[in-house]
Amino acid sequence: MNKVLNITKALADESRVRALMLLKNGELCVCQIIDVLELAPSTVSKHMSILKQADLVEARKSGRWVYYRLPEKGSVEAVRTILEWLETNLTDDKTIKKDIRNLDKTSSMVKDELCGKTAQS
Amino acid sequence: MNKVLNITKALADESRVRALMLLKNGELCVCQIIDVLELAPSTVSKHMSILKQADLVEARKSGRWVYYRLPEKGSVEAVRTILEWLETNLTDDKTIKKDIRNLDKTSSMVKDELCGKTAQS
DNA sequence: ATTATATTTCGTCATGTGGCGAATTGACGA
DNA sequence: TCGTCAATTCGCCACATGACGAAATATAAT
Repeated sequence: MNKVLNITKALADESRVRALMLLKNGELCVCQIIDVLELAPSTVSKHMSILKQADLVEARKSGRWVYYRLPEKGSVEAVRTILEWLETNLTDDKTIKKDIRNLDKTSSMVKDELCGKTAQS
Repeated sequence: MNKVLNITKALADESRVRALMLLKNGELCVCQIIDVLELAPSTVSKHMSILKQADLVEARKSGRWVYYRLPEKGSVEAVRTILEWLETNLTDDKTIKKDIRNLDKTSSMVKDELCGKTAQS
């Protein structure tokens, strides 16, 4: 039950759902998520930690940065199922589409201006 | 987005999840749900109304009683999917199993003692 | 008509949760 | 070593939410 409730509670917040959908096309560092959601770093960090507790994201630390990604194939089935459900029901969502656009925008910026120099790959 | 959040928020509460799972084997009147969850009638009523808002249950009024049930086939796909997900991940849950047992117990009681006389079917 | 019962609505209270800024931690770079 | 930067933790505040009892509503029974 706690497993299920961890997941549903994690998904019961718009910012966290937006963050999850941002990761659809690959990992992002926290600063990129902050940039799109337009929330304080501390707030986003808390959100990501809640998603991680629920196994809805995995984290990877590289130097000063922390990258979050959706769980790989082979992860918990319950999680994969619900992530697919989310994607199915949100791909056409206005907010989500805008977020993706904003993400593309910042990604195409010279990387130097995001998260300092020598950002990710 | 609101559609999705209505659902995830509705599922982000243990009492509501328990109520949903109680309905797995058919409709129940509110007093039966009250009996199993051991919460105040007003509290359960509120919970059921939240589930209804999210289209996770349907309601039928018959005389003094209101019966809630899971949505029929042909209902919103998003809802069916997530209900299946819930069932898959909760059938073995201790609390849920106990709830079902308690439900069977009260159901096998002489109906007269539950919700007054001439209860459902 | 009056009473009783099932459910909902309303008001209230305690707790939970999301938001922020300040301070802390950890890892570069000068 | 010192300063800088990404990220997290902490403390605080505003607001949302779940719980209850009392009152209202609706329907059946007496």
